[in-house]
Amino acid sequence: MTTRTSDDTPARRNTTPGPERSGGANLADVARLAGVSRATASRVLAGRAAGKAASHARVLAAAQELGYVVNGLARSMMGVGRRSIAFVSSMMVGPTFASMAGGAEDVATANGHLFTMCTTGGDIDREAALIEALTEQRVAAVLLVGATPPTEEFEQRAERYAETLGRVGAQLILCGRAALPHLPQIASIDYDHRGGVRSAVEHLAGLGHRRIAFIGSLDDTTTSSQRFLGYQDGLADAGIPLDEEMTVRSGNTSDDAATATQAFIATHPDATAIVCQTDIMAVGVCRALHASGISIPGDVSVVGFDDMQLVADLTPSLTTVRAPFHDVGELAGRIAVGEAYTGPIVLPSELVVRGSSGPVRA
Amino acid sequence: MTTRTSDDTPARRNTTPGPERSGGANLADVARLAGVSRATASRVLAGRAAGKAASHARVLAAAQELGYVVNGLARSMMGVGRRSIAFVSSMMVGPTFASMAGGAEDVATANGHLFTMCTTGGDIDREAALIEALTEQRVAAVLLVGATPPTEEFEQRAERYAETLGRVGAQLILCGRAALPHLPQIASIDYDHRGGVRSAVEHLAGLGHRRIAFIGSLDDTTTSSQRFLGYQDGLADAGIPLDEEMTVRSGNTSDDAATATQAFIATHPDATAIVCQTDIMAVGVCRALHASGISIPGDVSVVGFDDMQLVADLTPSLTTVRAPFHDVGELAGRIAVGEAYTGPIVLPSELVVRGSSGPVRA
DNA sequence: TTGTACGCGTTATCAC
DNA sequence: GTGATAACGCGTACAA
Repeated sequence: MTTRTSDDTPARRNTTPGPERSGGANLADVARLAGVSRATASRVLAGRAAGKAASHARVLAAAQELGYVVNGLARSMMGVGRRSIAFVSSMMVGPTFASMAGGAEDVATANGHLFTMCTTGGDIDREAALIEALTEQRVAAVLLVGATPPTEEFEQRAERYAETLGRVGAQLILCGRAALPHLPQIASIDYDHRGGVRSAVEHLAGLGHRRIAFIGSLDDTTTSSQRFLGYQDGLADAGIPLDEEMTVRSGNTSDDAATATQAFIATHPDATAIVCQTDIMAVGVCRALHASGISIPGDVSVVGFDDMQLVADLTPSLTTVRAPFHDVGELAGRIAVGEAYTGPIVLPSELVVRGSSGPVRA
Repeated sequence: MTTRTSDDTPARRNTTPGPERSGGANLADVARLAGVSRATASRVLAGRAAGKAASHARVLAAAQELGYVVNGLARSMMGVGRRSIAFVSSMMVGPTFASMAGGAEDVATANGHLFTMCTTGGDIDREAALIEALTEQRVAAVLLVGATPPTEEFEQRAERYAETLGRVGAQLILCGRAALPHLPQIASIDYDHRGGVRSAVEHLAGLGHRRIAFIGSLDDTTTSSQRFLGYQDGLADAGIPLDEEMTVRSGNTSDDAATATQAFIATHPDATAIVCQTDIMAVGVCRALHASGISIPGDVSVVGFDDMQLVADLTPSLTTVRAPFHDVGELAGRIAVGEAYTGPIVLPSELVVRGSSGPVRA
């Protein structure tokens, strides 16, 4: 490898300080073996050679024999390499992220870009370090996706990210995250959290429900606040006054939601419907209701959000809001590959009515 | 931005042929502004400078002012850049992949490597192109994860991948995939598919079951064949002869499994337990049984494989096999960052008994 | 059609 | 401590 001296093969050295300086054969080796200059070899290998001189075959054969792999790093330094687009989220779990990533990936690969996904585990320091690293690596665009903690702090953070990326000609794109009011230059492709929950509440009101609860994390993320606003919208549409007693705060896991529900229904037996911030939480809500002998939707209707694959298989199957995750990713991908960004986009959500919601009990 | 000429701002040009040749300020710019040589600037910026000369502050200030971002591509070409590890799977869905990726990522980031995930959508051509691209990008290691179609063809493919990667000093690591018999030099970290299903069958046999069915894709992937072998092992342990009639072939989705189950139970009402190749399929099996008025586990016990988060919330909660996905990823990550590979590793699986399995009906 | 010479941005080496 | 120079691997304007 690194040793150019003799035939000793020092196995693979365990200490990996960095990329090996020179992996195998390079362009000069190929040119030498083919008996041409590097320029000629370069032209042939890049398919930029016009006619078909005899030397072409020799170059190709030499490359084949030497196992030549073009150095993408060097190409990128020249400004002709493959660009890469990074999809950054806190966790890569659930069909939500998978769909968004899929949409973006389709566009990216179709345009010859390298599409990669990275996670931060919700750790802000890791997120910052990751974006710094991606910037150094000269990424073309970063798709920052998902809910993010406190708005004010995030806005500053996003501005730093965008600025850093901008220094190398890269772009920050918010994905499934509302545009930042003070930073319109940062692209945003989002879906309609608010309208989705709103239609869920309207659906329930249409079934005769009046005591409709909302369970959510109620933290400062745009996701949860937008969805909570949708709940308020829906109530307003139906002429139902907002009752603080009908809002339940819970963690994001199904276990948290189950615990919170248990306590809620014990003190509020008059609730006939529960709107959940996420499907995950809805699962916990259903579990708690079952455990308490409350029938769904006979006694209480339940509605979720996200339309995860498995919630259709719950008993009863879950009524939920389906968001156009794939489309969000696709649009974001388009911006990432160079399509002009003309302003924030918000895609509509759609209510999927299944078995967990029904007429209010008599 | 890109314009060095006048004040015209041609928006962002839609045609992105490659990375911008030079984003912003480079090391020479910083050195010039600080009034030192590139060498000095480099040393200061990399924290390799010994004392604290006055020039240090000037270099730092210049870098700050110019918004200097070190070019990781150039660093990599020198052999001192950050290495990256790629996690390649067909689809990034389900806790299976997420856990594996998480384990590997922990190790990778702890060692200062850049960890990225890429998907192929199950398309072999895309997979090949992806690995080619990663090789060109001088990745340090590729973690190839998940079930893969026909064994013979895959073996050749894996060999090509390993060879290509090897040319640039990179490594191919199979993750959640059995070692290839003829290619022991390709690292493999796997979990015990076979033993997991075996313990599931033993569990059922211990509950008195004798007519135990297996539903699986029964294709040529190692995953499905290993799990089917585990089924046979379990039967043998319990002294139950293998009955071809008790093996059901189905697609990988829950819908497929539901359809197959519907047909199966109609013709084989004597089955008292069903072992499923995956949790996803188990979900479909349970749905079909419910639809036919068959109680779980009263009439038929069901066991899955993977221990996905949501299956604990099914009614009844699913008895399943939990595989150490996180540990698999972690071990693979260790190899990727340079730990010596001493041979294939197979981590044990664990049966998680829940509500969907019970004593055989009288 | 082919070869020469240079540039890309960084780091290591070796003098001073 | 610092500076000039070579090296990394590649693309390309320019000359032949």
